Order: sequence, then structure tokens, then C-alpha cells
Amino acid sequence: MDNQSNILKQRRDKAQALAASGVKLFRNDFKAPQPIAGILPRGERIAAESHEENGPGCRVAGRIMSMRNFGKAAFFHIQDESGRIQIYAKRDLLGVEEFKLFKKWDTGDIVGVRGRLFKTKTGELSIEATELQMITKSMRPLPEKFHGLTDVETRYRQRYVDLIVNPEVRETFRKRVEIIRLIREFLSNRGFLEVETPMMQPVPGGATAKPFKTHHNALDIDLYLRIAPELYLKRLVVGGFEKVFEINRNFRNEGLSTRHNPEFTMLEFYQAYATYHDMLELTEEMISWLAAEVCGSMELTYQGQEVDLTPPWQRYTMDEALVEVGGVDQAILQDDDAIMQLAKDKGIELQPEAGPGKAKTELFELLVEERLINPTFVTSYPTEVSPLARRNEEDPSITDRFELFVTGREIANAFSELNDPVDQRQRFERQIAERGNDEEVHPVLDDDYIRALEYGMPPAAGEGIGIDRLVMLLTDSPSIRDVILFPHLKPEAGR
RNA sequence: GGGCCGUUAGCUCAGCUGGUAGAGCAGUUGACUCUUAAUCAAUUGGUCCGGAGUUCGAGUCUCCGACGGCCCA
Repeated sequence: MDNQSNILKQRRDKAQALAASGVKLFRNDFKAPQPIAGILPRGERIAAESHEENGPGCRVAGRIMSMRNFGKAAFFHIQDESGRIQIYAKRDLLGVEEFKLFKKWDTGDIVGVRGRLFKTKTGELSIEATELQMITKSMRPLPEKFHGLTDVETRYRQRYVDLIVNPEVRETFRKRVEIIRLIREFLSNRGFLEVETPMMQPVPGGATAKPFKTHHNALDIDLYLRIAPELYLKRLVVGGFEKVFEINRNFRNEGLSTRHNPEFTMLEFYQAYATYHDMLELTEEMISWLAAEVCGSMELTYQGQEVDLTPPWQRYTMDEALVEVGGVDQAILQDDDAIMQLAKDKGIELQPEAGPGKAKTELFELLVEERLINPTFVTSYPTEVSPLARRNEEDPSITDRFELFVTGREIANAFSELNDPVDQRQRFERQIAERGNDEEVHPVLDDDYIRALEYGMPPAAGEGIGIDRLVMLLTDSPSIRDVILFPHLKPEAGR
């Protein structure tokens, strides 16, 4: 540590001086402070420049955010979780000795105040202090009051400082909590049971992604942090829980970006005797309701773009989306060779095993995805790219599946579940054959999951919704790091 | 993984064609009992991200590295 830093040394010296005067720097006996937000409405009945002796008494505690010092009086603002209020401290009321100690207080200190409510000349509700108490001395200065803390690296690494000084950051994370609470409420009200399934899995399944590997010493087996809860949730549907959901972390050992954090939060839910159509309607209802509850409107602005979440939402099959949004010639989509050729022409590199379904999906990602700003359901995904989804009854080359896109990003993925164990085993085997050379992805056939299906899983539909991306949308946040309290960064160099 | 950009005081930022590092805020000292980006006066504070090189001389130019941002894969 840098012991030479003047500012830190000055703070320590000041703290020592206070301690030498008998002030406790870290105490825990300031009882039952009132939330500041609860006091603010009482100001409505107080006239401007009221006489303080008539004002109601109150006691608050919080962090000093700013200080305006006069010779024998001072104004400062303190902030608690609920809000911010101005304190007026004057020597006449506090006494010479107390006031002298108070002069050693700094922004960042956490203090307690007793006093009477009044309004200043300029009409700001304030507390005239009759008693001040140091509760926790701060040993580091807060960022500058006007520009605040803007350096994104410091904001993510020292989120505590970010939260202290940037109210909009606190607001974003409150909204995140509220969104998750409302999702639980929404699903619980519809009879879904919230469950917990393993975060550490012997066979990582339910998605195609590189897992994190770990080791259990006592059992001497490798385990993987889950990339998805899907196969466990469907085991529960086999077991007779007909509506289940889980909101929890998934882990994927892949790159970081504004849309990817190695651990992220996923909602998955499954419903027996339902189809992907039911999921589609549930999704439309849930997300539009969430927007109305959290944002007060279904019409949002995301990074300057207008987005309207008012149902009903646009629906396309993948082919329709390719034609109408991607500008692909209808005739090409009827011809497997033409599709493969188009993908090639667009610079898409396909693995030798990849077929037209894969090519079509890649073309969709390239030509269509980013253009879907308003919420859009895209259905009829090729079977080739949907190893866990049920085949369409009329056309076995596609599945009963949809993905939801908003602001050009995938928000949800849902399908009628494949419950034929024979078909499931074949699709797993094909998947492994395609990816068997990629050791990092580590595809292993989950025999126990097949065994579960062999007992019989009722027809069901399921869905996954990326919570972080949903929160980004509803809080107008440009980066996933703005909606994850402690996003992953490389360790700080040399400190 | 590739390209571009950034890293200078606690914070927010200047620093030109290379010439011995600056502002505002914060801090310190003083004045000030209704201020709110308080005001006025004085003042402290630097591993210029790290390393190597070019040069009489590098915050500035070159190379290597670290971390971050944006875009691409």
C-alpha cells in the first residue's frame, strides 16, 4: 500500500485527533434512525424559513455527501439508502466543544443527527442539528462532487464507490431486484413451482457452450459448473412437477463483452401439457407486464431507440424473417444447395457437417437479428440447430420452437420439448459427432437424461429468458456490466 | 484472437512541432451563522500505467508488456 499518500495520511491524522479527543470513530449505538425518505413528506406542512423551535424532531443517520462550511455554522447533506437531506449545524445550538469536533468531519463519514425539521430561506427542507454523532469515520475521500466517478474500470472494480456516488446506478440495481421479484410473482401466481437444481453437474448439458471445470476431492470426480439447468428441470417434469421454474446463475467459459459475462442469470420454466404457443403467449404477457410495472409504460427508449412492447408482438417463421427482413429471395429458401451457396457468398464459414438448417440459422443471425428492434417472435427453427426441441408434426426438418428478439438481441428461447427418448438419443449422438473434436465443449451423452425420458415425460414446453439482457432492456443499460453488481474483470495489475 | 482508442494529483481533465508537469474540485490554513458546484485569500499534493530504446533532453517519438473501452471474430 502507498503509505506516502498525503490524502490518506491526512485522513488518518484527523481520525487520530478525533479519537484523542474522546470521539469513538466506529460505534454501533445510534439506534433506530428514521429513513430520510420518510421524513421528506413532512416538509410539506412546514413553511419556508419556519422557526425551528416549532419543527418536529427527528433522528437520521447517513453518509456525508457534501459540506459547506462557514465560520460558526455549516450545511451538509447526508444520504441514507432511501434519500438525502440537508443538515444545518450551528455553534450556538451545538456548543463550542461539539462544534469544534464537528469541524473535523469529512465528506464520506457516516454520522448520526438529531434535530428539528425546518425550511431554509431557499425552501429546502433541512434538519437543524441539536446533536451530532460520528458513527463511522471514512478514511478515503469520495470522488469529486460535480463530475462524480465516471471511469468505468473503477466503477466496476469498486462498485461500492459507484453505488455511493451515482444514484442512477443504485436505481438500476433496485430495478433489477424488482424485475426478478415480479417474475417470481408472475410465475408463482400461475402455479409454477420454484426449484433449485445442481450448479455442479457431472455432465454439462442443455446448451452448447464451454463449461468451467472443477473437481470434487472426496468423490474424486470432475464436475462442471452448469451451462444450463434445462435437463434437470425436465427430469422434474418427468417426476411429476408439471410447472417448474428456476432463476439462477449459468456459467460459460467464453469471452467477455457488453453482452456476455462468464456467469449470468437465467430464468428457465417448464410446463407440462403445453406447447411453444402457450409459452409465446405467456412471454408476451409477462414481459409487457414487467415493462409496465417497472418502467411505467410499454413504450421504452433503449439507447436512443424507440421500442414498443405493447402486445401483440410481431411473429415470423424463420423463412418469413429471412425474406421480409433479410431480403432473401423466397426461391432460395426452397433449395438446400442455394441456401448453402448464399451462406458461402455472405462469407459464412460452415463446418463440413453443417447442413442447410445451420446455414439458414447463420444467415438469419447475419441478415435479420440486429434489425429486429421491436419485440419479434421467430418460429420454425431448423431441427438441425435444435437438439432438444420437438419436431414439427407436418415438417420434421423444423421444430416447434421460437426465439424472441428485442433491440436486435435474443431475449428468450422456447420450444415444445422433445420427449421421445429414441429421437433424443439420436440427436445427442449427432451433436457429439459434430463437436467431438472440440475438447473444450466436451460433449458427453447424458444417459441418465435419456433414462428419465424412457420413463415418459408428459408433453411439455419450456423456455429460457436471459435475465441480464432483459434488465438491460428495461433499464436502458448499454452493457451487461451495468446490470451485474460485480462483473468479471482481469485482476488489477501490480497493487 | 484481430483492429482502433485510452491510462497524467484522491476525482474530472488540459498538456502544441520533444525543452525540467498544469487547472477545477477534494484536502490543508485563514475569513465567513441560510449555504447548496457556497464565496474570498493563501497553500500541500505526481512511479505522467510498467519496462526497454532513440535523443544532449521523453508525459510527448519507437518497441514490448499490463489494464480498460469500442468494434470485429
